[in-house]
Amino acid sequence: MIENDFFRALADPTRRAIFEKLAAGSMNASALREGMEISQPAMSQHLAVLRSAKLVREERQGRFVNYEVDPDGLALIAQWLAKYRAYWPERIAALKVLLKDMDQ
Amino acid sequence: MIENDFFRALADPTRRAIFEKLAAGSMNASALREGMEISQPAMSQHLAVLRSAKLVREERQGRFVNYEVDPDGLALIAQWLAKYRAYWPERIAALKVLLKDMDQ
DNA sequence: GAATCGCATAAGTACGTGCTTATGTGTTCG
DNA sequence: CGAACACATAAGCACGTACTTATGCGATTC
Repeated sequence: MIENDFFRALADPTRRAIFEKLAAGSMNASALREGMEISQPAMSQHLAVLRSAKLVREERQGRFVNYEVDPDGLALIAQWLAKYRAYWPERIAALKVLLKDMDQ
Repeated sequence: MIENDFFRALADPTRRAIFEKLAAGSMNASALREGMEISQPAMSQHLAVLRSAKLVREERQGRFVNYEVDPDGLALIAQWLAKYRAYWPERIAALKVLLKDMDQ
């Protein structure tokens, strides 16, 4: 039941904010905290949850740990969503355009 | 913050099971309970959560209430996912195929 | 219209989760 | 090597959440 991981991970607004910040550019845990009013342990715990959900991956760089979006998690969500394509409304223009891009 | 609703709704495995069952065919609350070992109030509460997340919609039919998948919620998830298309891996073959279908 | 059925809501409870403070681990630098 | 730094982990606590039992409410049936 891997779906449990990413849905649970994204159910928390703070974690979504962290993920969104990483999507704008990879950075280390300290940089992530800037402007977020979150303690260091809390950030570390959130990153651990996002990591186990494969939404984020880490890379040690000296004494810093750089974090970046892990495509694996997004792929899993996409696959989950794909199961219900029969119910996708016509107006999901965003996905249509995206897929066209990917086919090129 | 509407994203909160559907991510939180899908974070529970029981609710995902209910949603999945409805995706296979719309039915009323009693029919949903069959083979699920879940009390009637619990089912009702789960359906209320799915409803407020726009993942499911109801339709009164006599003294039954028929439930079906609401495309609105799926569209919201798709829109959320689309924001991170820059990170979609090449191997999301499933979505590629799906979008081709939709473009026809 | 009274009983029954399908479902929703109320209230209480056990457990999960996100936070805190405190401490540990690995890395760099003087 | 020892101090400082970046981060992870531990333990405890307040709160949210998913369940339970009990009851309410609309619709059907006799």
